[in-house]
Amino acid sequence: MRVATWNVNSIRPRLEHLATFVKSASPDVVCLQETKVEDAKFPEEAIGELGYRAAFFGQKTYNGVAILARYGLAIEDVQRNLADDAEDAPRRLLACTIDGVRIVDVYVPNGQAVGTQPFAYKLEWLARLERDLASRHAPTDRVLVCGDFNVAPEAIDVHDPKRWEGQVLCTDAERAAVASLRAFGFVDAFREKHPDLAGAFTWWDYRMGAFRRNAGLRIDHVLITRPLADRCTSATIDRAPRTLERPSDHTPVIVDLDV
DNA sequence: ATGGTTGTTCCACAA
Repeated sequence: MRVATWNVNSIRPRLEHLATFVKSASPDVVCLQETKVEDAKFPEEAIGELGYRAAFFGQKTYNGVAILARYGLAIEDVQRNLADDAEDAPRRLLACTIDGVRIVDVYVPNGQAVGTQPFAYKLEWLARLERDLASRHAPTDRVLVCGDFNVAPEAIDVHDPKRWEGQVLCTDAERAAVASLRAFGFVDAFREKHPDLAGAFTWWDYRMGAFRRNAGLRIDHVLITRPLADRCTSATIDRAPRTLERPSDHTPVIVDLDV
């Protein structure tokens, strides 16, 4: 099973890029973040024409997540947001079971700047995510958590670690929250396959020619439990979508699981 | 130290 994750920065202006991507990468499952569309306006038909059915959980203007599954794969046991989220909480999590694998699609709060309310919310959200996962699953289950974590786990995941030191996306507190998820029983699929690979990023700011200079960060991740890590044959970053006209500022991460 | 860009919505704000 091939699973991809991609923060599309609005799904509606990105449908053409999504079509190009799925034709090229041929994923079985695609987890999308920042769809920025309410469910009534989700482009289900366009996605159907690409050969996928979709579960989606979105809102107007901000946030929103969706999971696409190739026709023939059933989407089962859909969960929307965290168990302790209020009804009107930002829509940032969608989970389902596909082919016996629990797929959890997350759009972690950005956090804005260290010391702000949004930053505290980000840390609290990550702690609640871990509690939610731990309450539902054991590390021995087949669980995949992917999405835009808005955290660069280590210095090697940052183009200029000195400049980013202590900045949001790179603080010790954010890194500790992600490390805590790993300690529970998740493996960073990309880093496990490429332990020393530097310059492998998933997001580049739109400004200052950041992509051209490869001035990026690796903040989009696929975390998998050990039973899946033992069956993971490949984990890659596909830079092609970021090279297209009017791209998302993120590019997809792709993993292959022998399940 | 500042500014640069994009998407959505409404004339700002989040990223």
